[in-house]
Amino acid sequence: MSVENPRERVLEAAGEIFAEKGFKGATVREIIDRADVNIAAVNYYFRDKERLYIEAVKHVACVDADEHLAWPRGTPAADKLADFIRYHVARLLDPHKPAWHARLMMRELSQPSDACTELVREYIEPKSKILGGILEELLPEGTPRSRRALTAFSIMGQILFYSTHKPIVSLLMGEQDDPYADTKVLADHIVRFTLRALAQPEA
Amino acid sequence: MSVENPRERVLEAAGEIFAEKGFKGATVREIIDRADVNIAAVNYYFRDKERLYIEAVKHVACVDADEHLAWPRGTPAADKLADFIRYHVARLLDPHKPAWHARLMMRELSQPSDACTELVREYIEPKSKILGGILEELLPEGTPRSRRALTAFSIMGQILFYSTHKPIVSLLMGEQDDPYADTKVLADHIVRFTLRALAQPEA
DNA sequence: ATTTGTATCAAACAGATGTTTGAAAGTCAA
DNA sequence: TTGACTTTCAAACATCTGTTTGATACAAAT
Repeated sequence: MSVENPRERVLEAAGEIFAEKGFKGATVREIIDRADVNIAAVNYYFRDKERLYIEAVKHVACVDADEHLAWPRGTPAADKLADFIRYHVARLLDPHKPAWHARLMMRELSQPSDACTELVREYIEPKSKILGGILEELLPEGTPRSRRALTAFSIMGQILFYSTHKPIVSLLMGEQDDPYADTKVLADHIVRFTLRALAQPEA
Repeated sequence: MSVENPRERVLEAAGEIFAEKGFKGATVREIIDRADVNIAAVNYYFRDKERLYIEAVKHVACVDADEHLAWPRGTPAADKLADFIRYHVARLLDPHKPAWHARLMMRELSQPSDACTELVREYIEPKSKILGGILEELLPEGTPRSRRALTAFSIMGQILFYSTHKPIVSLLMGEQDDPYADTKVLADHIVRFTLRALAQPEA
């Protein structure tokens, strides 16, 4: 929160708080308080709370879109898939990384607002293309598009579950095997589970 | 909403609206309006909005806990798993069934309140036991508890994804392959994906 | 120096929202 | 009927919250 630009400070603070509490749950006073600006700034820079929300979502989508996964030619598809899964598990669950970027976007995707269209175009679609490309290599030729999509959702569903339902996971697994202590174990489980499911396309 | 008992009417209306909009997003006025009671009823019967929320969550957990899956002795574990998955997909996505029961509970489990403890005890734990039991049969003997738990989450993650991220799924798949048109296809995909993943425990 | 446009601020406003009140109506037993 | 108790109601209350205002400070250009 140490950016000088006040507009950006509000944007960052808004992202964090919207991610944590949702649109209704977040208050502009808490946001401007964290951004350390006057309350009139939200009207001055963004017109109103809703536009601020939209801009906040677009902002993280824009920032995140820059980080792109890429592999050298000839990398086995299975390795790419493993990387893809590990990358997103780390992104969502690594305690050292700020998870609110992904959280804000996931929130938006479960209750879409006007920000959704741009979010999909700038963030979801590119990621979707990456995963889709990997699956195209991995699945047998002639697998229909819809089947590929369902497979992609099976993968993302596993990954996102640990992010959105963290409390219940911790509760059910207990302290001694808390999976969030070592996200690599978690990612490896998802990788293995998925690769096994894809290993025998017609069982 | 045609119950005579006003207390129950409020409870039902509250459940629906809390499920749709969350705790903050729901207003007591909208709730009492749908329940067709005076606004003072929430104070009279539940003391305040928060207690009403807790009671609403407990209420659906209690109702849902009655429906239990059971199979005749000797049913193959794979069949049980398929039933389990199909049951929950239908429960969450079948347009003929009210999905707000499950939605309300999922919401609670991603942002737990005081209602969470009872919800886990009355609803999650039993379901967890059922799925855990199936996996115990299905996974090779000696598989550690933590591995079973991760596998269970891989299954639930797939199922819940379609519920929580319905908008983005529809958007990405397009109208012609909209998976919500036929939830059986969806359930079958998850069943096959999962059974293949479990078929070769060490690959 | 004057003007013009930008940025920041404290204060207030208007509406929504959770909650409470005190009375009225209804219920039921003695 | 009386009295005690429960339930329902319209109204008001207090607070929170999004938004606006008008003044002030600052900077750059004329």
